[in-house]
Amino acid sequence: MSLVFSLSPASDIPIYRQIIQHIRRNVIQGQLQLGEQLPAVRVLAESLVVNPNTVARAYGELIRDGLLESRSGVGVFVAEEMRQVFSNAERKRRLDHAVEQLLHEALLLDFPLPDVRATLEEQWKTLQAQLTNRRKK
Amino acid sequence: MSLVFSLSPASDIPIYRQIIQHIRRNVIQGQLQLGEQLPAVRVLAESLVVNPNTVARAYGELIRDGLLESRSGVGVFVAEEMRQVFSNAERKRRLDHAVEQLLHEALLLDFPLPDVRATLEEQWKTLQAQLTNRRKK
DNA sequence: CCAAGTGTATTAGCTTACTCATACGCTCAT
DNA sequence: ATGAGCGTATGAGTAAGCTAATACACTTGG
Repeated sequence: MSLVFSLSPASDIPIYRQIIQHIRRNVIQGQLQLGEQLPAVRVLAESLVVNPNTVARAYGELIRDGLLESRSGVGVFVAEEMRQVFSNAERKRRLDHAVEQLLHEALLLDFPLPDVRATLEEQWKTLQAQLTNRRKK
Repeated sequence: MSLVFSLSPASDIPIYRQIIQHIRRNVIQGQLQLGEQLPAVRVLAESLVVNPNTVARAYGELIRDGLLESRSGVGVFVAEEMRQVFSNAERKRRLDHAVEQLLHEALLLDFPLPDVRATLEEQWKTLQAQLTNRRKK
């Protein structure tokens, strides 16, 4: 069971959202393989010392996003293929929004465009490296 | 008074946050000049049919971010120079986080990197165009 | 100096969001 | 077919967030 992390009770981010964030990252970085089963809601709940329902809520949201899949009575798994949840128009709209968010933050922080570009490329390389590393193992 | 907009009551985004968003955009796009005075809290509040306190809250947050400045008893103005609100480490941390957000969203939506790059460059060009247009007038 | 303008602070009501307790329904190995 | 595992649904209590009402404090022009 490769999903291990802990929560920050001090953080003002809700528990279920912290869980979502961790799972997202684990899948994207390849620590959770495609098709791999996630811990049962009660198991992860006990490990995190929260109510099973809170974990279920996190799972549910990720299922709606298409990142996870639920086989009722069996368990929750990382989706094999990213199923098409959003229309193409919606996808583009979301990408635009995300980019706009980044640009506004960058402008607010007074970062020039090259810095943004550089950070983007750098993080992308890091992600790719992590993924290929995982595959080699 | 070049700050004119309306709210979306249907939206689940809180009013004060919508106001923040609009002001940010207006400043970034140059519709609000640096140093320009914003509408008094009561004036904007009446125009938006909300409580003055709600507007004040939006102003307050933008002041804490360094985008606006308040001269007590006089009014609220767009900051002349972006004062250094965050340490350099904090600035970098925030930029990293914003970029990570974008990349995760892009991966979730199954967009390849070139698409992200293209959208970034395109939006940047749009912003620049708006700014230079404003200056010419 | 004072009145009309401005931002600010405090408090309260209400809604939403979050978390939990509990009970239910499904699947599969035995 | 039955029990141990799993995800799911419902309701309730608590905390947090949002908006508003009201009163206070500062600046400036007359």
